[in-house]
Amino acid sequence: MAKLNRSLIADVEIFNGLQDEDLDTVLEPASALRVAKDAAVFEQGGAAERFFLLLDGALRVVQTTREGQQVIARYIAAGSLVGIAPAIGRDTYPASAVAAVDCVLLSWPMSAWPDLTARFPVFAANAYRTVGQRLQETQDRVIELSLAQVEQRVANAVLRLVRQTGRKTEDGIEIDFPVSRQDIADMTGTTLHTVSRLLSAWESQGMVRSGRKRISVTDPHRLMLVSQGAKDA
Amino acid sequence: MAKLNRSLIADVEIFNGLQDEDLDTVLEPASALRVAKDAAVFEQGGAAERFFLLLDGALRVVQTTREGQQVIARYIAAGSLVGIAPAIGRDTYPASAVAAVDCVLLSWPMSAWPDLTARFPVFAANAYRTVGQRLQETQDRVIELSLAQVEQRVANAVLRLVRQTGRKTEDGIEIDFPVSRQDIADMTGTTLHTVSRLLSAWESQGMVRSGRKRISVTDPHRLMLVSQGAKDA
DNA sequence: TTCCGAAATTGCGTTTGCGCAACGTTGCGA
DNA sequence: TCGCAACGTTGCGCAAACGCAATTTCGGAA
Repeated sequence: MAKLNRSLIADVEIFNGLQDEDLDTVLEPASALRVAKDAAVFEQGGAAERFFLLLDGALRVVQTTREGQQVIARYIAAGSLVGIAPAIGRDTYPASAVAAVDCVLLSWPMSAWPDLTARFPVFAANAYRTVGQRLQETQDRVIELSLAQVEQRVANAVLRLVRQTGRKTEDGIEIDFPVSRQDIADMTGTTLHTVSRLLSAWESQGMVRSGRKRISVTDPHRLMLVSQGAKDA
Repeated sequence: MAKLNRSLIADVEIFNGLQDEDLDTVLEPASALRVAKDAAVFEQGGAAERFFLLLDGALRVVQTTREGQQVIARYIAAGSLVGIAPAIGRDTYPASAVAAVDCVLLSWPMSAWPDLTARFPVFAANAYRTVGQRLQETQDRVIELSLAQVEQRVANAVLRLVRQTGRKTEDGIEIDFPVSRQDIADMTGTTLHTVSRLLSAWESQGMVRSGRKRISVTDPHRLMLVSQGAKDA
């Protein structure tokens, strides 16, 4: 678990400030795992027995209601901690995490948490900052859902995905994993129909190009205007 | 700062598990303050120089956008920590906190945070659990905003307030601080008009009684059905 | 006690976005 | 290569909720 991973995680932000020997200590109780596309890393309501660091790939964090309706809480990009229930005093996972593409993760048993946070304040601070950022983002989403129209919300969601995982292609900047209309709808509290209509409209105006589970933004600036409520662009 | 407050905070949940002498240590750097109704405890964007414990009263936590639209993030009831930016690695307050009624608080300088959390793991754990709960609640609100209709959301908001601060009166259970239609609208992402219409309708059905900045619930069970999307009740 | 302003009510027209349904498309596995 | 299932598109009607405006009610300050 030691040398092999040190390079893998050398530039993972959460380990900034740790010495090499400390890194080894942190990694000692960890194990690596691969998760295939569409497989779950953990399930909502399940006992929180491990926490994770996403090394490569992207995760979709999904919450499902009793009635089976679902909402995408967020996407997790490589380099982030996931499933850190103990940081917030929980012993079950509040959501499910599903691999959006094939993923590589590190995982630790929860039992390692008290020790890690106690011995590495930098690690603890990083973890709590992550929680804080998620609270902030979630709060921002509440504001958006409360005040913005569907068109602005969808534009924003697309822009966020592009910012997080955008990859340059000949069509513009493409979201680097498969995203369906339904996925975007689940992120913005609307229906796949409305998302489809919006994407079609934007495509005809030359702001995006999209296909089956694929979205590229060709004119980010104009889409940004839309996300800010410009009547036209 | 010692004996006087010990009784005040004897049953504050966040201090559970602390010995008396530890309590004194915790309280040593603290100071008490009173905040009059409608005055701010701290302001969004301001430097986070102190954190607070609400001993008595109720706070409204408000976020305001650049365009001046506002959303009520949450109400804080007595016994909760507020303004704990450092717990999540921030140095400015992400929102403003306004006294909904006259309030009594304890406040600590931020500089006390590292010491307190290091010396009193129970305190730290409580603080992080608070953050976790808020993340959870905020997440739940995203789900609600994404999936539920306005009527259900408003019913839910009223029920939440009643649950948090309900006080028995002859009219049923009353929310224990002034809440305007606009406040409810800011909590649910709708307009004061719609809230007014809903409250009127519910009142004519005998589920609530309400007046100027005052709401009582007379039939919580039926209102609960509404909040769960029952067509009628 | 009176008066003023904030809060609340309510009617009406309009818009947004949903729901349904029918139809087209694409890519993968047999 | 074919067939099918998942994904996407689009037209149409409708309901929910907004926005505006006119009016009323209430409570506190002068």
